[in-house]
Amino acid sequence: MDEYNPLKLENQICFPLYACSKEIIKLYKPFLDKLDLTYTQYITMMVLWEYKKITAHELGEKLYLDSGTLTPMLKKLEAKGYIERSRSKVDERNLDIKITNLGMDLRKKAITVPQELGKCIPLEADKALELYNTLNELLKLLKN
Amino acid sequence: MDEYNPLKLENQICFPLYACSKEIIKLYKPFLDKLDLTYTQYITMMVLWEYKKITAHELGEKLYLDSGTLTPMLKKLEAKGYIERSRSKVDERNLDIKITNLGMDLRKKAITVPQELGKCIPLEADKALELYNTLNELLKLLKN
DNA sequence: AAATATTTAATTTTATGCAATTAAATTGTT
DNA sequence: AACAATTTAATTGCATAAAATTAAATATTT
Repeated sequence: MDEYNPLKLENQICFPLYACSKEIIKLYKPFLDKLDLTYTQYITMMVLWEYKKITAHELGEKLYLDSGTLTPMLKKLEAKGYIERSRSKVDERNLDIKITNLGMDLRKKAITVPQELGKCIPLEADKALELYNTLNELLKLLKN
Repeated sequence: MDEYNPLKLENQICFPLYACSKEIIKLYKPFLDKLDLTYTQYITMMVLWEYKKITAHELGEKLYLDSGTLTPMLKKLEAKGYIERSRSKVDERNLDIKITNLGMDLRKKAITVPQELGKCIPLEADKALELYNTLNELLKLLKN
C-alpha cells in the first residue's frame, strides 16, 4: 500500500477551495455581464446597496481587499456613475464612498442574480447551508 | 422583522469561499517564499512531483487554469530550472512539461509545507474533512 | 489529395490581488 | 508648539486569471 502523500494535489484542502471559488465566480459572469459589473465590483455594490455610505477602509475590511485593489476598482465604479468618491470632512485621510441614485437603481436589475446563481450550484440545501456555516466560521477564525 | 435580503454580502455562499481561498493562500506565503514559489507555481509543482511529465493541456485541466495563465507561469518555472518545456513529438500542438532533477529536489524542501499550513488552519479535524469532502464533491459537479 | 473543421499553445486585453513604498493627515508626546 | 509615531489612500511592481483572438498542427470530410 502507498504511503500517505501530503504533497498530492488531491490531499490538499486549499486547492478545492481555490478552484471552487474561481469556478463559481465564472458562473456569475453571464449574469453580471448584463449589469456591466465584474465579480469584485458586484460584491462592492452589494456592500453599498446595504450601507449607502462607507469609507474605503471599512469597505476593504468587509471585502478582504486592500487599497491596491480597491483604488482602481472604485475609480471604475465612479466612472460608471454608480458611486461617488470624496475625502471625509472629519478626517481627510479617509475616502468616503457613497452610492448614487444610478447605483441604487442597479440593485433592481441585480435582485434576481442570487437566485439564478443558486440554480447553477449543484448542492442540496442542507449541504449548502453546512458549507456556508463552515466557511463563515473559518473566515472569522482566520481574521484573528 | 426585516425581509430576507438576497443581496446582502453575508447571505452569499460564494463570498466566504472567495475570501477563505484568498486568506488561506496568504497563509502559504511565508512558507512558499522560502521555496521561491508562488501559490500557483506550488500547485503546479505538486502535480509534477506526482506525474513527472504531463502536457500543458492536462495540467490546465487538473489546475483549472488555461493557457493565458499557464504559459507565462510555466516559462517562469522553466527559468528557475524546475521544469523543461518541449513540443510533443507525437503531436506538436501539445507542449510537454517535464520536471527536472532540481525540480524533484525542491520536493524535499516542500515536504513540511502541508503540515505547517495545517497548523495555521483553525478547524477541527472532522470539520476540515467534511469541508474537504463537500468542496471536492462540488468541484466535481461544477466540472459537468 | 484538397478543403474544412478541430485542437492546442501562445498572445492580447482587461481586471484583479497583494506586498512594499510613498505622501498626506492626524494623533500622541514631550 | 514642535516633533515623532500612526493611520490611510494612492502608487508601483509583480503575478495571476479569464476571455477573445491568432497561428500552427492535426483530424475529418469530401
